[in-house]
Formats: sequence, structure tokens, C-alpha cells
Amino acid sequence: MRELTDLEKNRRNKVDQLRESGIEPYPARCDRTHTSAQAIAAFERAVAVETVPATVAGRIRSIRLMGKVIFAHLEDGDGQIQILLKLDLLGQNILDQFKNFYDLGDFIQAGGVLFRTRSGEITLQVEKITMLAKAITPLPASKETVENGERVVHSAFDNPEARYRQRYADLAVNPEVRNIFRTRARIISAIRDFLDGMGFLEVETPILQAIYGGAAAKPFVTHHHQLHQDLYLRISFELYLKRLLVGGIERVYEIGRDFRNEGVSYKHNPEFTQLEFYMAYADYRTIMEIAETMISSVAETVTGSRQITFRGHPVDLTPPWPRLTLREAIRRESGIDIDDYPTAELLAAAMLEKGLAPKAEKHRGKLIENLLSHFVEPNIIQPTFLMDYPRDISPLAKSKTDDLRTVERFEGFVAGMELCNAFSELNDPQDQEQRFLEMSRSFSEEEEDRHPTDEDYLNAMRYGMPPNGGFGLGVDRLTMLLTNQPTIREVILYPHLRLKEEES
RNA sequence: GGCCCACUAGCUCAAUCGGUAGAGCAGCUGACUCUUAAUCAGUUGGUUGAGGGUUCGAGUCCCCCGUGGGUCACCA
Repeated sequence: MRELTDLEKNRRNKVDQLRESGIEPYPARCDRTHTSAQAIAAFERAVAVETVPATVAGRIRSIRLMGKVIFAHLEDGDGQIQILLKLDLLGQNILDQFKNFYDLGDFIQAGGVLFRTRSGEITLQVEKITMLAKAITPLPASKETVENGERVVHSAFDNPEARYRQRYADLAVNPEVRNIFRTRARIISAIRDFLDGMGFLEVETPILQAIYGGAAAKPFVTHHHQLHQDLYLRISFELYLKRLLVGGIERVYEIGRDFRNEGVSYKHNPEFTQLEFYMAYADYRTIMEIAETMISSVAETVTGSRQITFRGHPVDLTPPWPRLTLREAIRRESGIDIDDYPTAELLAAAMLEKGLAPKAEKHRGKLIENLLSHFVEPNIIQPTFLMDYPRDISPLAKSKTDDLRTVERFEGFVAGMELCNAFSELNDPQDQEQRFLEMSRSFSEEEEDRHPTDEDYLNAMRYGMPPNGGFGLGVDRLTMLLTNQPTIREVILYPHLRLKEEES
């Protein structure tokens, strides 16, 4: 247990003193009649005909002692409202009690009547004031003022580590952080509305999986004690969702958490929120149209526009998005035409000339992915679909009929990030079995990267799976885009942080 | 995992060449009946992320560790 600071000890003593004088500093009930916004609206509606009584509740965010009068601002979920305590109305005892026992950060309740101050601010003239929850630890100091219509924050609590570790304090003092998460919730609602409107069924599939699959990632491993069985946290929903197509559900989606045991970065968190949907009788071209329609309409619902600004760049999400083959995009950005280098060795040599240092043991598809992430991805600011990917990095996608080395797959890029990934799903059980075999062969040297073959998935597919298109979207990245945040940590409430060494 | 940067009061930040650790806000005491970063006067508060070293003397230089940020690598 951490020792309290002097400031905290001081406040804790106030709790004791309040109790000694018969006041409970943490009462179970309050009787708020208005939020701050409701109170202000009620006063504006009343047009000074009558007095408007109201009881508001919230956190004390500022106090201005003026001798025989005290101004303060309360903050609640709707915003802030000013309160005024006057000596002639409340008496010396109440005023002294406020001065001695009420601090910034305390939750209080204030009842009285609304009026407008000389400077024009709608304010509650307090008749009764009650402590609702005494704060022991002072909030990280921050003061704000409005200058020329701009909100200026002084001494803002902005150390990223402290903010992420103590997100509660971050949210309490930084309203713009609260807004990010409101927007995030609206994004997810908008996605649901969109898909529900198309007749998709939302489902939940296992997070604990005996056999993981559906993506290229290392899993987290856990263990079921009673069953004596290792389990993996899912790295994707894909294989479970597509089984549902076999079961006759034609349109299905899931929004949930994936877990990938890999490096963290400004666009990677070990757990992240993914949307996947699968649609029978659709192929990747149909999915592409749905993707651009969905993302742009979510943007419009949430931000009011299909044109947004991301880190200073105007980004226009209005469909249709440009479509470009992966081969063409790489050729434009790097000068390498991958079709000129049919083997991994030749391609690696060409990449070496361009200043890349590809690992010799990589296979060709991985090298192409390298080219994509190095030359192409950072340069795509406007939304763009890259299509037609190498078969050997797309084991669940259907090959193009005229080119067996290439599959019907696309990824959507915006603002230098991969946002979504989709393909015409492979539904030929023999082909799928073959792909699984190829995968386990080509990675047999690196135990760590090997993925187990999901026999049951093949069983399902042998019952017959309708042709379908599938789609995956990084919800956190979409949120970054629509809230203009430079790192994924800003759009995840509790991003992964290393355990901090405790001092004993 | 590599490299670079940061870590100083509750918060945000200073501290010259290695020479007494400082400011604003918060806190505390007082003045003030329309303030809103209120104002004014006074005042408390520090194991400079941890540990070790060099030195007469270390926030500052060296070593090591921790955490965070950035970047590169990794990510069938």
C-alpha cells in the first residue's frame, strides 16, 4: 500500500472530521433533479417568468473564494454548471464548512434556484449543499479557460504513461478523451446498424480455442486445469464464422476481441477489436463495394461527413475507392514488377538492390508482403483497395481462375494503415486441405510459426459451404482514423502496458 | 529484440561549464458579496525513476537496471 501524500492525508482527515460532525461524506443516496445541461436548458426555457429550482450533482472542478461569496463549477456527464454560495443566504457556518471541507474533485450535490450572473452565465444559487463523495487524491491539476472561443488547457495532465496507467484520472480531467470513447461506441453502433440493416446475424464464437487459425499470428496460450488441456486465445474469428455458413446462416458477423502475441506499435495492441463478416453468394468484388459503403457511411454517421482530416491530411472516404492490383501498386512505388521475379531468390535479389534486406529463407509471398509494407502502405493516404494477393500468404482465399498463384483478395488502406482485409473465401475442401498442407510444410523449420491444421474445419467444408465473401476490419484503427488519433493507445481504454516494478 | 529520446514537487515545466534544486498551478494562512486560469499578500512542499561509479562537489559525466515515447526489425 502506497503511503498517502500530505495533500491526501489532509483530505482524509477532512473525511474523519465530517463524520465527527455528523455528516456522512459518502452517502448512499442523492436527489439530483437536473443534469448540468438540463438545468441550463430549463432556465432558458423559463424566460425569467418564474424561478427555476434545480438540484444538480457533480464533481467540483473549480472554486473561487470571494470572501462572502463563493463561485464554483460542477462537472457532470453533460458538462459543467456554475454554482454560487452566498453568505446572506446560507449563513457563516455553511460557508465555512464549504471552505474547510470541500475540495476540487469532490462529488457534491447542490440545490437552489437558477439565475443569470451579471456576466451572463446561467448559475445555480445554492440553498442546500451536500457532500456526495469526498475525494482523497487530488485530480491531476489542470485548469482551462476559453480564449477567443478556443479551449485552452493549462498544466494539462498529458504524460502518456500516467494517462494510460491511470485512465480514470485521464478521463476525469480530459474531456476530449471521454469524447474519443463516445465516438468509438458510436462507430461500433453504426457498424451494427449497417450490417443488421443488410440482414446479417450477429453471433459470438469461442475466444478460447483448442486450435487457433484464420490469421498469420502467434497466439497467447493458456491452460484449462480440469481438462488438462492447453487452449489458445483466438487470433481471428474466421474459421468459426465460416462454419456457420455451412449451417445455413447466410450472412453473419461478429465484433469482438482478437489476441495476437506480437510486437506492439502505434497500430498494434496485443488485444484489439475486430469486425468480421461473411456473406454467402458474394465474392470479393461485392465485398469491396460493401466495405467502402459501410466505412464511408459510418464516418458520415459519426463525424457528419465523408471527408475527414487525419493528422493534417484531408481524407475523402466517399466511394468508390480507387482499385489497384497489388502488383501494380508495388511496381509504381518500388519499380519492381513482381511478375518479373518468379522465385523467392530472384525477388530477394531485386529487393536487395532497392536497399531492402530480405531474409533469405522467406518465401515469395512474404517478400511481396515486405514490399507492400515498406514501399506502398506508408504512401497510401487516400482510401485505396489493393487487390489480388499471392496465394502462398492467403491460405483461406480462392485462387483467381486465370492465375492460380494469385487469389481473389483485397486489403483497404487509408492514412498509411491497413484498415481491412477480405477475400472470396475458399470453399473447396480438397483445395483447402492442400493449402493447409503447404502451410505446415513451408513453416516446418520454424516451429513457432507453424499453425495446426483444423481438421474439423475441413469436415465442415466437406458438407458443402456456399460460395462467399469474407471481410475483416480493425475497429481500433477505424476509430483512430475517425477520431484523428495518432496511436492505437489513444482509442483503447486500457492499452497494454508493461507491469511497473513495485517499490516495497 | 536493436538504436535514439525522456523520467526533477500532486500536475506542467525550469535549473548556464559539474558548484546552495526553482517557477506556475494545486495545497496551507489571511483579505475580498458577480467571479470564471478570479485577484492580492504570505507560506509549506524534493531520496531529481532505482542502484552503483568518477569527483572536494553530480539533476548534470560514466556503468547498469526499470518504465514510457519514437523508430527499425519481427508479425505462415
